[in-house]
This record gives sequence, C-alpha cells and structure tokens, in this order.
Amino acid sequence: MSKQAETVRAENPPATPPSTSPVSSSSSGRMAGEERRRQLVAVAMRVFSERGFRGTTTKEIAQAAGVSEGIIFRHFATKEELYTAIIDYKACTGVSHLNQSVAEAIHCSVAEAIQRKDDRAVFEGVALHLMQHHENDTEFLRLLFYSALEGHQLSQIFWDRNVRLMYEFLGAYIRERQHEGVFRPVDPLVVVRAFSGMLIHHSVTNILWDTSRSLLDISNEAAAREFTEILLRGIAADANAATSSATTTTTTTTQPTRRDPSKRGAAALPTGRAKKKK
Amino acid sequence: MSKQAETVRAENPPATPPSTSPVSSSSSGRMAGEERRRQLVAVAMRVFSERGFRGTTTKEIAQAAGVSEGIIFRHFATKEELYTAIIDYKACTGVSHLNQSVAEAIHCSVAEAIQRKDDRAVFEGVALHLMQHHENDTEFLRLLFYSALEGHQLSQIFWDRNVRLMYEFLGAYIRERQHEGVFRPVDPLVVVRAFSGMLIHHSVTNILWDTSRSLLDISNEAAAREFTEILLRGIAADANAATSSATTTTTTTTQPTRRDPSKRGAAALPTGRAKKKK
DNA sequence: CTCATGTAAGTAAGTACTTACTTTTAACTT
DNA sequence: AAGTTAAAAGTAAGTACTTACTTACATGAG
Repeated sequence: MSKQAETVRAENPPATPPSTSPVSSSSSGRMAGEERRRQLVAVAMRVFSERGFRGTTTKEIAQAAGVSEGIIFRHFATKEELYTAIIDYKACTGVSHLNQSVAEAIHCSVAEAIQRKDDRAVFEGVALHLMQHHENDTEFLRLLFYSALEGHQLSQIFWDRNVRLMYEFLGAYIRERQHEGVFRPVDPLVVVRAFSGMLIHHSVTNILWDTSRSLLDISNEAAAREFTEILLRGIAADANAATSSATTTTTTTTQPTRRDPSKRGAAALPTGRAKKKK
Repeated sequence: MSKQAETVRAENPPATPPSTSPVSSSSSGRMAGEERRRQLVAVAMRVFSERGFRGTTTKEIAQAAGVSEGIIFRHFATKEELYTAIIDYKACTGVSHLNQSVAEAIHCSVAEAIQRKDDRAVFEGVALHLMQHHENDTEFLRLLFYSALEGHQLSQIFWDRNVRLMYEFLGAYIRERQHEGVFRPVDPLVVVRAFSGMLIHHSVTNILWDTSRSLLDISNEAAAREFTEILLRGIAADANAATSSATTTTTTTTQPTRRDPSKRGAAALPTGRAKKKK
C-alpha cells in the first residue's frame, strides 16, 4: 500500500481507455483522463488569454475547471507544459473539426474566387472571414499578443500557421495578377502587410481599446467592403498604362516570396514528457 | 536573468530642473528625491514594457535601478502607483522636451503640408514619423499592448492621447479634401483606421514577430511611401466623376469625433492583495 | 546636529509543485 | 450476478521559494 502513490506518474498511456464508453461525467464530477485533460486545456486557454502566462496561477485554472490544483499536475508536469499544450489543442480545434488552421480555412473559402480571379471576392472574403473569426474567438488574438509579448514560442507557431500562410497565398495571387497587368507593380508582400494590417488592427482595436465602438462603429461586412475597396483601387494598374511603364514612385521588385522550407514539419510538439527541466 | 545590478544608468536627460541645485549624484549613488523618483519611473517603464505589470517584480525594478527594494516604497506607496506614474512621466517626456504627445508632435510636423494640401506629404509624413517613433521607442508599443491586455487605465490614456488624436486631425483633413472633390466619399474614420492599421501593424509585426525581418524587410521610408501610395490611390476620387455620383456604398459624414462620457472606471486591477473571488 | 536618503532583514500571503491518502471505476474472476 | 482488485481520478495538506510591502536602523550632505 505504501508504494501505491509512487507509481502514479504523469505518464499517460496514449492508448485510449478500454472499449467501454467513457462518456462524459456521469453523476459525480469525475471524468475520464483524456476528457479531463482536454477540459483543462480549454479552461487554461481562456484564463491565460485573460491574464497572460505569468499573470495566471495554477490555482485559478483549477478553480475555473472545478477541480483541485493537484489534478493539473497529474496531467501536466509543469504550468509551462499546460500552456504549450494549447498549441496542439488549437491545431486540432482551430476551425470546424478539421485539422486546419484559420488561414487554411480562409484559403479554402476563397479558393473558388481565386480561380475565377474575382479580386473583390478574394480580398473581401479573406477580410470578412478573418474579422469574423477574431470576433468569435477573441481568446485567440489575446493569446497571440500575450504570448508574443511574453516571448513564448506559442506566438511564433500561431503566427507561422496563420499570418505567414496568408502572406504566401495572398502574395502569390497578387503576383499572378500583376503579371496579367491587372495590378500595378508593388512588392506583393507590402500589399499583404498593408491589407492584413487593416484587418488585424481593426480587430485588435475593437477587442482591446474601442470595445464600446465609440470611435468607429462599423459592421464586419461593411469594414471588409471598404478595406477591400481601398486596397483594390490602391493597387490597380493605371488605366492608360503601357506595358513597361515605371509608374510613379514604386521601386518594386524586392525579393520575391521568401519561403522557409526548413520550418514546416509535422505538428511541432517538442514536449518531452520527462520530468522537470528547471 | 542578469544577476548583478546593471549599475546606475544615468537615465536623467539633460533637462534637469534648474531651480534647486539637483546635485546630480556626484560621487556616491545617492540622489536627490525628485531625481531618484524620475529614474525609478524610467527604469520601471523599461522593465514593465518587457514583462508586463503582473510579470514584473519590484525586486527586479530595484535591481535594474541599482538600489534596494525598500527605496521603491519610499517613493511609491504601491507597485501599482509606480506603474501609474508612467502616465505623467510619459506625458512630460513624450517627445522632445515639450509637453506634447506623439500624435501632437506628428500633427505639428505635417501642419505645413496640410496647409499646402499636399496629400502625399501629409500621409507620408505621418507614416514615417509614427513608424520611426515606434522603432526608436519600442517600449512604448509594448507598454501600450501589455496594459491593454492587462486592462490597465494606462492603455486608455495612451490611446486617447495618441491614436484618438490622430483620428481627429487626419479625419478632418480627409473630410475637407472630400468636400473639395479630391477624395472619393468614404467614411473618413474608416480611412484613418485602414491607414493607421497599416502603420501600427507594420511596427507591431517588426517588434513582436518578424524581428529578423525574414518575412518582409523594408525601410521605414519605403514602407511609408508604399502605404501612402496605396491609400491615396485607394481613396482618390474617380477621374471621370460627376459632382453627384451615388458612388459605391459609403454613408459618409458620420459625426466627427464622438466621445463617450460614460467610460468605465478603473475596474480591472485589484488593489493590493488579490482577494479571493468565489 | 538633523533629517531625507539609503539599506538589510524582516513578514504574511502567495507561488508552482509534491506527497500521502481516499474514492470511483471497470475488468477479471468465481 | 456478485465479489475482488489494481489502477486511475481525485483531494487536502504540505514544501520550498517568491512576492509586495514594512520596520528598524545606518549614513552622509547641508
């Protein structure tokens, strides 16, 4: 009897519990391991997004989840590991039930418009989709900014999986349309930065500063329409443009899309389950 | 994690109050009260901008300032009070030695261009000035975002004194140029949001995510030029526009600056000890 | 001398994380 | 179907350390 507790490690066998249905908590608050684990991550995500990593205590998370503090450390060796687990949780939960990031979902949703080369539909679709997502999942943006400020890798991974991806596919589309003479020659990446700046900054402002919309009250639909209008007019080729006009001021042709092939592997999860590493 | 104190950085700008002899820390580390107070705020600002309010300990600040912890509490009753003191410090230090905020300084710098109605100079000036400021004073942006996430009033004050101000004077300029038929009718506030979105998001990206400029490497001058070009083309009136075109979608002429008198009071940060909340 | 400037050593209430122990569950007997 | 049992799920009370803030006392400039 005395050794019993010793064997209980955070070591969690990946095999799903036996065949019998581990349906959600029956009468008491007790849950199956996997279920509790996922609930903890979900709760932690919310609390971390509200107060940041350093500002959140494990006790708060436990209380929010309705369990004792010790339970957290049965599932996660450290608070850090719980934080990092959000990455995988988000990767599997990002949008719908598929394994795709927000950027991938957006890309898919405008794929048809891209093929039709309907510029307005492409940019307006991206804009609306992104801003809608931010509005429905403010946790995400807060988490993104908190982790960036706190210097956590969470931030870089989210960034790469979303913004960076958007740079790639929007940049490619712009470049294509430039070759067709529809868009004037500007560095496509600058254009993407300008556009994503409008979108992200609009969402961030709504979430962080102008929560009561006292400065600017506009629906996501209208905002998407206006931002798109400004951008498309802003990068449209001159009407009377000859083929090789140097246009106005732009120097154009900075380096073409820099991709980083070494970056994207399978879902990065460096969390070794080994004991502490402090 | 620098264990040793980083020695007393002479954080005092040459504009020390000339009235009473300040005895600027001659030989020993001893300072006059006012001087030390200002030094503490300056150091605290840096540390808070790096780790946030909750993530910063008074011990860290003391070490960074090269004094013992107790000194902080001789000058400030609480850690919170030290944080809030940043507001006044920034208000008096914002730009140059004048009492003006960054937005005011920017406004002044393009005042002449506004009178000349040189659109390109106005927007490019604002852009360059703002991005340059962010690059030289990254503390400011980090502090702004941290305090917004942490729900501190610091954020609202900084926001009102800077961004809100920019909305007012840029919005007014755009409205004027619309009446003159140079810009097409769009809600000026939407235009300002689009433009400031490009600028702020560009700075934020450089500071928080793309610190090595691997995604997009562009000088502030070039960025200001490109962003301005996109915006000006984006809001230019149609060349063949009649006077009373119904145009696209905009409602135009929302009321100029709306202020919300019923702002929420200080709610977020619990004073002193964090009491239990069940 | 005097008093503001400074310090070192507290203090009580957190903090992340552990340990010892109890309860529930579900598979395996009989 | 009922009883046995090993282990997972859960808790409460620690541990060693940190945190914001205090207190008692030293020191040097005017």
